[in-house]
Parts: sequence; structure tokens; C-alpha cells
Amino acid sequence: MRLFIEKGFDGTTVDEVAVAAGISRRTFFHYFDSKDDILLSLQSDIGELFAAEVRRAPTADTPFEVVRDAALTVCASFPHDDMLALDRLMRGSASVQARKQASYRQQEEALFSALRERWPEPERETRLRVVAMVAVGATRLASETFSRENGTRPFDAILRDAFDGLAAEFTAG
Amino acid sequence: MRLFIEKGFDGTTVDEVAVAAGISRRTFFHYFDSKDDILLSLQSDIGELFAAEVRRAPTADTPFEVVRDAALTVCASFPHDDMLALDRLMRGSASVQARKQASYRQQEEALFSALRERWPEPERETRLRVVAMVAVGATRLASETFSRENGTRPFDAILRDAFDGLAAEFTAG
DNA sequence: GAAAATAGTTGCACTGAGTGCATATAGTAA
DNA sequence: TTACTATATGCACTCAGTGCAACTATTTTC
Repeated sequence: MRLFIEKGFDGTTVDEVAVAAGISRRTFFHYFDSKDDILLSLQSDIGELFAAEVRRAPTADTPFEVVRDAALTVCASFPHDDMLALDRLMRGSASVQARKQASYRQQEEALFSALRERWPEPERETRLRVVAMVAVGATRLASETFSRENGTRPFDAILRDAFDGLAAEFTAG
Repeated sequence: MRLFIEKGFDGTTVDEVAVAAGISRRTFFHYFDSKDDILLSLQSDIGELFAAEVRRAPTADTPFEVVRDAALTVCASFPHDDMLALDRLMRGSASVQARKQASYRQQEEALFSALRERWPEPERETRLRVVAMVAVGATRLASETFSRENGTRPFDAILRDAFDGLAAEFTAG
């Protein structure tokens, strides 16, 4: 991370990272599948946390309520200062940025699976996919807003706003 | 494309592509920034089409109606057989897949800008972002469903269902 | 405590993507 | 025909990522 901040992500070679970490280049690739994974690994398991929270939720709630509360719970447990720094680094590489977007897709899939366990009726499938998409989307919108505002407003508040805005948009129109 | 279908995306080198196209390797990189771009370039301008359609829409409609109708119009103009083949190829490469997801993000941004021109009031910003996100999301969900069903149901119908499902989910809950 | 099995580490050589630079080969204007 | 410009190409290089074999540390077993 120090090297990336100093010289940029693209300006840092894997060799330099390996040397700085006191391991050989080959050993680096034993622990990380790619250079991108250094950054990506730091946020890869959010999808699982999210899904786990959904499985733990009270049975009386609607799918939308379940995912909203799960999102708020999961995101409360993140160190927000690190989020900003990581986000800035990720913006430095197109391929990292791309794979980050792809990871949202995976989160959505994990979330959908979890929802599906609770509401297995076939006719609900489309709507559950929609809910999963919207939940991940709201989380992403919130984290983008958080970065855009440079962390001046607490993440929880932004996330709550995103979900509220979402609900408002569709109950009104 | 023929090479990719025969030998897979990863199994085909840029040299082979260049030879098959009757140009030099160096010239290939003059027209494409990367190997991935061969596939990516075939769907890169959807965002612009989408945004253009939004700018052309009747002023009386709500944001949601505008993006739904724009999506339906734009997607009606695509050769659906090619969509399936392209989609299958894209699944063959992780980096292409990732960049495809990233391109959805760009479409969302383009769409938001277009919406913003029509509804410039600051207090609407969040809701317009939500609408843009949901519109691109619905389009993506539809295209995933289309691929999953292997093209047995017309894309227009699936897309309409996605938007309807979306509306239903939020007016009901 | 020595030998043997196992897990983690490293070096080496190779493939393939992508780039900078200098040059060549059109194609076009003068 | 000449001068100019855009495109095409060759060459050499950097760097990410991989397969393989050897090497070292750590346990296990007798």
C-alpha cells in the first residue's frame, strides 16, 4: 500500500512489492493470483457478510426491509477512513476498477441466493433478483457518494438516504 | 471472432488475430487498445444511444417512464442472435467480463447526465441517480435472463418484464 | 534424535500483452 | 516529380503471469 501511494499502482511493479514485503516474486504469486488482487482482496468478502446477515434476519420482514437492514448492519462494521484511501487507489487502475464493478455482480448473486433460501417460490424469482440488484446498487451508490463527498458525511446516513430515496422514487411514481 | 470461437479467447494470441486479419501485430494495437477491446468495442456505444434516446423523450413523462421507454427503443435495434454469441465469448475471459460490468457503470453515468439535463433541480439528484442505476440494472438483468434462457423468449418481452417487476416490487412493498 | 514426509519458498525460463521509437510505405497536395 | 502527411510495420523492451524443478524449513514418525 505504501508503494502504491508513493508511486501509483501502475508505477509499482510486482517485483518491488515482493522485495518490500521480504518475499520472492514467485512467492507473491503463490498468495495473490494477480497484482490487482492486492487491492481487490481487501473488499472481496463483503458479499458473503451481506448474505450471512440476510440469512440471520427476522422472518416477518419483506425482502426489501431485509436487504436494507442487512446492508446497514454490514457497512457499520467497516473502517471508513480506510475505505476512502482504498477507493482512491482503486481509481488508479482501470483493470482494478473493472474488477471492482464485477465484484458487485458477485455480491448481487450471493445476495440473491440468500434471499432465495427464504422465499423459494418460483414466481418470486424475478422480484428477488430485482431486490438483490437494488440493494447492491444502493450500497454502491452510497459508497460513491461517500467518496465524492470525501467522507464529510457518515456512511450510514448516506446509505440510509440511498435506500429511502429508492423507496420514495417508486412509491411516488 | 472465428478464432475466438474455434480456440477460445485466452487460447488465441493477438499475433494470430493480426495474421488472420492480414495486418501486423503493431497495427492491431493501433486500432485496439487491448485484446479485450475486440469484444468490448462491440457493445461500447450502448450508453450513448441510451442517453440520446432519453434526451429525445417527451417532456411530460416521469424519469422512470423516460428511461424505461428509452431502454425498450434502444434494445429493439439490436441483432439478438449476435448478442447471444457475443455474450458466450465474453464469459470466456474474466477481464472482459469485468470490463463489461464496468461499462454498465459508464452507461449509468451517461444516463444520469442525460436525465440531469432535463431535471436540473439539485434536490432531484439522488433520485435521478437511483433511476439511472435501476434502468441500467433492469437492462442488465434482462440481458442475463435472455442469455440464461438461451434466447427462447424475445428480449423485448424480458426487458418489459424486468421494468414491470421493478415497479411492482416498489409500489407493493 | 535421526529419518522421512510434508508444506512453504525460490529461481529459472518461458509466453504473451502492451508500448516507445524509428522507419517504411502508401496516399495526397503542390 | 516533389513535398507532405497519415498509416503500417519492425524491433526491442518492460512487465504480468505460469509451469517446473529444486531447495529449505517444519512436522511427523519410528
